[in-house]
Amino acid sequence: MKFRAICENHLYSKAYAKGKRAVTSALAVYVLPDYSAKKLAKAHPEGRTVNRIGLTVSTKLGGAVVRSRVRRILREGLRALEREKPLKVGFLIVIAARSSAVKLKSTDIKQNLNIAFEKLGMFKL
RNA sequence: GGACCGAGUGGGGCAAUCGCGCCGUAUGUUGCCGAAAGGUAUUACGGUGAGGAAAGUCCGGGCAUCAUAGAGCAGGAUAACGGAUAACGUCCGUCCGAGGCGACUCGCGGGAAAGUGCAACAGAAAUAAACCGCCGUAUCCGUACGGUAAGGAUGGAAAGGCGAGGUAAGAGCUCACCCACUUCUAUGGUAACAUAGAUUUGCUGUAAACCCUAUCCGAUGCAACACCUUGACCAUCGGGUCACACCGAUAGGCUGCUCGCCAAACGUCAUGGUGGCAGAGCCAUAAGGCUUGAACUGCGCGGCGACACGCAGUGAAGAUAGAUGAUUGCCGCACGCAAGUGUACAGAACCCGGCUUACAAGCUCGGUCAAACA
RNA sequence: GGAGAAGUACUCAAGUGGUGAAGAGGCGCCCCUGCUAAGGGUGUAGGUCGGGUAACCGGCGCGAAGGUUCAAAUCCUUUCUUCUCCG
Repeated sequence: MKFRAICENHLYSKAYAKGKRAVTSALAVYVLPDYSAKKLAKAHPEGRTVNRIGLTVSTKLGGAVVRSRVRRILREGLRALEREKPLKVGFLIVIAARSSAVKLKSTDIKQNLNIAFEKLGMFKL
């Protein structure tokens, strides 16, 4: 499973301002329907619609080593969850790490994500 | 064995399952583009994938661009001597000074006898001297004038030290010895400098104050760079023309400044790189630059050494919101009776050479001191 | 990634070598008022350590550490934090 990343800063601010929100002890997840998903699907080689994902880890959490570890854990947890329960497609998903995420394992992150996406109703039926 | 000095090494390991970037090979009929050739998504296999500091950005280079980068001025940097190097503020060796019994360590270590400035407070006086004291002369016995740096007090710093001569009292004023210093000579050394001798002088400190001397430096940095986008405006004087055009000078711009260069553009004003209605519009926000380089490893050889030379071998990240990981088990190390807890500092972003700062445990080599204790 | 700027009481800050580090707001106390606000007066302490019954005295203190100087908030070096800018 490959992720398509959100590159533009304004999309992040849109997601914070307008998106649905779900917060757990380690995470905050923001979800917003992706209006340009159809365009991206044309650009995609297989014509699929995909979620665009952005990970946010602020400097408050630690140095570069700590932050990149948190980012990897987030990605790993999301990947594991996606394999079990596929998500709905065509959304912007921004995941922001909170300070307690530094000490956690990827399995804990997976549980956190599970709770958050359950709240938001993002799983396919 | 102890105490200490110096130089280096080191940066946890193994297995299973899942996963990521790049490169190569195959696949690519059934996905996509194409008339085709072919290209590509995908999938499989193989290879490879953070550091000693990747950090701070404090120096030095390579590389790239610039309205020519050339000259001069300004400005900046460095500062014992000799060498190493692409270069350096780095490194090596030596000298001098300071510290240590010693191994050894530390030093922004040129010039204050070119010039200028500053030295608060205190003190009579701060680069120049008379407050007290001492001595002489005058005296209305209060003091006034003159001489004097031996003594006093202040200060970070007070006019070389001690003795003798000398004098009204004193003073390098004179002499001997000592100290510092200038210049010269001899010897040793490439040189800084050292030693010895002669000679002048007796000089406050500060150059991380200005400055002087010597040497070096064009500016900007990979967001460099390859024409950023679009629209509008553009003055004055002289020559020239029917009027434009055109030419010259200025305003304005480029550079820290001048010479120099541009002048309907290299000038001026707005505009876009995301406040919302509306994630609209545009597509050079793509793709490159991007890793084979003063490279690393081993051996030989020259040199006290930094380092140089020769031979052989190796291919060792190149991403672009940013890969290099996750989970589990076992072992190692530290603390703890045990359960257990901890396992440093820290993440490439154009690339090298240094410096500085951060850093858990462990290991190796060379040397010094004392010979007390076992 | 690169280029710069700034750190001084609780806050805003002045001070570019010389006593004892200006000033304003804030804060405390007093006056005014039946009470409060506003207003007026007066003080605060620069923190910390040591000594002293106390008044007060001494040391180190201008983000941190080291150096130059007789003397450093100021000059030099290293370092930490915060902020700004970039085709």
